Amino acid sequence: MENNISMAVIKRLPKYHRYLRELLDKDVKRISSKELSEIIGFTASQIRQDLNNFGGFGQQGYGYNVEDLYKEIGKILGLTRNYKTVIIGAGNLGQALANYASFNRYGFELVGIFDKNPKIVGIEINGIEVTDIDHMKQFMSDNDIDIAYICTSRTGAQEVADILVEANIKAIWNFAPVDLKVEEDIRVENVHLIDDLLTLSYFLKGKNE
Amino acid sequence: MENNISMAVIKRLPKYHRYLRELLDKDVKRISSKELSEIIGFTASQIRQDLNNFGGFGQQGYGYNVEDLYKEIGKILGLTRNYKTVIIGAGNLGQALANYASFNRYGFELVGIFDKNPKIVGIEINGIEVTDIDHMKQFMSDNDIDIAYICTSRTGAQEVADILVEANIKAIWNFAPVDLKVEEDIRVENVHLIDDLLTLSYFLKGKNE
DNA sequence: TAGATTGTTAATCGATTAACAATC
DNA sequence: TAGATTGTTAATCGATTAACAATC
Repeated sequence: MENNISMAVIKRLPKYHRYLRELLDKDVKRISSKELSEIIGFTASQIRQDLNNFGGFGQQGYGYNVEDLYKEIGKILGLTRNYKTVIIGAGNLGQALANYASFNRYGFELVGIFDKNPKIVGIEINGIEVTDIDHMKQFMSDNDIDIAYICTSRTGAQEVADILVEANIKAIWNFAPVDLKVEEDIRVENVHLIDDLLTLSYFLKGKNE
Repeated sequence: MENNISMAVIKRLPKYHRYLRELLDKDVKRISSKELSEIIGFTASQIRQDLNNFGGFGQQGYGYNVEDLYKEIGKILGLTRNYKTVIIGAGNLGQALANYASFNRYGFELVGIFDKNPKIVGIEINGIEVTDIDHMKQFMSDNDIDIAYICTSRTGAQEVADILVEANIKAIWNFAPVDLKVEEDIRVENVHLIDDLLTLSYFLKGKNE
């Protein structure tokens, strides 16, 4: 079970999790794939297919128990434990991410922030002191870090990634507008903000300039 | 031409644009789909299919002229004109986006920032004064705004979206962890940061807890 | 039991890859 | 001209949707 799940399915899981959380908050006890379909926007068929990749969580004639399903999807997503994270690059975006409290709520615990700018090194963000990037590798070796958020400039990102790989990072969340070259077993999620804007302008370009 | 292009293709266009820019900066004059394939990671066949949705930009026996292709893709993406943007919610993330200089370089011009917090209203971010959100609707009517970046909390996002829709916004870039309900002809791009983290934890969950 | 809804197989749809004739 | 590489059609692959028997 849970081998060779397609990326399309995996990318839908957080959305299921979010909508089930909302149902739970509204005290909804049970939901059918048809009802869920209407609020989440996937077809009922797709919902049943998706869930059955991981097990038979429903019951014929009844549907799904909201609380059980919420917990199951939480487990599938790995929300049963904490993940240690660091931020590299404490510019505007790095600082914003450092202050995001909700990541903590999901078990993503920020334990380090690094920057190379002497004006930023030493300041405290959300209770964590910004450390000089020269100490990053040592820090990564001393602590078992799961995820690194790369918030550096485009030009610095690959160099940072190389150091992280050497220090056995498990996953990278990359906000720099560049595709990082890393070993295959390291998961990388990219947030290419400018790409999103270009997608919007693609659709807007015709409209009354 | 350029009707019914699939979303899969559109989402690859910014990446073509980025890699062609890099080639241009390296003074590469021509490139074949095979060579481009090796650096960008799509198959040569896919590259030719993608480009041919918009026209025959290549030449048999030669390949593609890098500068021409870069310009063509820029046109397709709508980078031939400026877009007026506003930010709603001047918290950490809103402020970070306001300071992103590179958006400007692509023609996305920030002209307004709104917030409801009296402690934030009045301060200046990147040369723009934060305005009370009560004045947003009027501002939107007075100015022809293309894109609104929603950086509010989850709970405030839909209300903001409703006002934007009334004020004839054309596109929304939504950073709140919620799916907005808006008219069909308004383009929405979502950046659900927590979803990305959950995707990473999905893959990490097995690894040495 | 009858009705509802799942789990799962089969059919369809769409996207990617392969192949090759056209042509620079 | 010969070689290279596109543009485009056909084949394959994968994901979504439909259908329905199983079963609560």
